[in-house]
Amino acid sequence: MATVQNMDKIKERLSQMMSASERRAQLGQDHQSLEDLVYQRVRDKIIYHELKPSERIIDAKLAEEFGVSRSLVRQALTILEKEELVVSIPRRGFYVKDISKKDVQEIYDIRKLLEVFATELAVPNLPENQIAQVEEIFRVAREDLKEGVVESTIEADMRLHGMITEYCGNERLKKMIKQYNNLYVFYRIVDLSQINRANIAYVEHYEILEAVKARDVQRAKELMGQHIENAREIILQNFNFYTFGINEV
Amino acid sequence: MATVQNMDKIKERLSQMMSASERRAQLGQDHQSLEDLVYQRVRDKIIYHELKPSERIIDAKLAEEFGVSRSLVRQALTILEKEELVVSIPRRGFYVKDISKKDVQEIYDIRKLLEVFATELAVPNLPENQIAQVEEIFRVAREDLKEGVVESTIEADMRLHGMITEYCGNERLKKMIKQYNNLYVFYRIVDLSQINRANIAYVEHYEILEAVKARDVQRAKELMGQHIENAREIILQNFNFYTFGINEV
DNA sequence: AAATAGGAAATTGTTTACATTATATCACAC
DNA sequence: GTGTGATATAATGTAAACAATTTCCTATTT
Repeated sequence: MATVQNMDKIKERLSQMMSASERRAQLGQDHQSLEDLVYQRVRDKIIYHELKPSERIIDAKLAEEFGVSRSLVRQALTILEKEELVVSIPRRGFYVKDISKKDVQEIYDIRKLLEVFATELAVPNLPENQIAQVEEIFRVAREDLKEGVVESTIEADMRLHGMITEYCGNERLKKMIKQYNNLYVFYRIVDLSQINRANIAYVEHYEILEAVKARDVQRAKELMGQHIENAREIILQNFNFYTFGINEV
Repeated sequence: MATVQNMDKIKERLSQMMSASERRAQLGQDHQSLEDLVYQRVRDKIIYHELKPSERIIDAKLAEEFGVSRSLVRQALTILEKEELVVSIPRRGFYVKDISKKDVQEIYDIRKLLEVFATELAVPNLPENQIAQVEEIFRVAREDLKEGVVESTIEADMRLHGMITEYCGNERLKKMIKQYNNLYVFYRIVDLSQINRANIAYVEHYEILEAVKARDVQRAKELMGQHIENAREIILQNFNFYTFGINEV
């Protein structure tokens, strides 16, 4: 069978490119093309700051590291440029995008706009069982938080936002929000790893969940908007501390 | 000089690719890279329906037509896929995206969201002289419209939206709105060429301009939102008539 | 006549090569 | 030492080549 042969080749590539565990995780889903894989790896290098803001990206280096040709890396970089994680200066190469306060402002303004709208669209349509599932995760998170464990709060966060995005019913909006998530990760220098923020974020999210459960669209929107503004403020407040003096504004 | 040499090569390419008048227009601005030019040409072929919705796009064909290599065409297609004008089915090629009523809904919902927000941001910051300029264009348009000439109404439309976009102050929002403009063109099967619609659109735009001039943010937002909803309705009403039976929903 | 198999042609995904441009190195003058 | 220019090296932009897969056409079978 053609597909089997194909799968073997992809596996072979994969083993060059990633660790065994990552590989198994990836192979679970229906076949990722090589382009997608390369895109993801380059993107992750950027959003997790393995490639640092304003650092030059040399396609040939990444190509060698991944064991693929430059074309694939360049294609990934082209997409990442569209996603605002990379800038390309003609004849001088690609660079990881800089971090500035103005960017945080812009991104979070848009995030607020998009996610509040998604909330409006999603709240009337969320299935009860989905809400119940997320509630359960919040229950676990509350217990964990008492003992200073923040991981499940992070999960609760992601699941709540994810559920709203998933059920907003507008495919383009969905894609945009998901794309912006990469930017949040990139900019989230400060995050829930601080237990204080985790506690506050837990409460904020829980309130949103309650409004969602009550199908109170207006309240859910307000809370979501407020929550995103708060998140932005935290990042901005700690910006100078966490940034590496690369870029001010 | 290095740049001069470079320029000559680009010119040479350009003459292969486009008519003399187009070429001069393009060269006015600071040098467009070949990638950009190819991207623009492929994009225009799609949004002006020279390549029809759901038609297959064969990269080699376009490459030959433009006198460039497949790499450049594929790069352009990759970007256009991100912009939702093209879909790529692995191993089976690129296709011009289909047109459906649901897409019109989605796109115009997002357009409304983005442009209303841009209005909110821009109205307090628009320079008086910019407003005056656009007013002047509206004056001309009104006269022309009396004689059944719609071109300047179209220009007035574009200038008003363009001014608001330009002064919204959020660079990312700006890019998003501009990108969506391509989609509007692609979907604008019905447009201002009908004199009735032109008259209505003129009034709608003029009201927005008045609110902008009065710096009445709230009213400007409402009018803008309403105007975009109206535009969507016109398209949807005429959808079945103008569509080629490719795709329903 | 319809269905199916098989092979040729077309097309895609990816790599490799090449020309041009930018960057770094080093020698030499001041 | 510092600055300047020439040369070598590295990196980019683009094209061309190649392998694998799909599509299309024809011939054969039922």
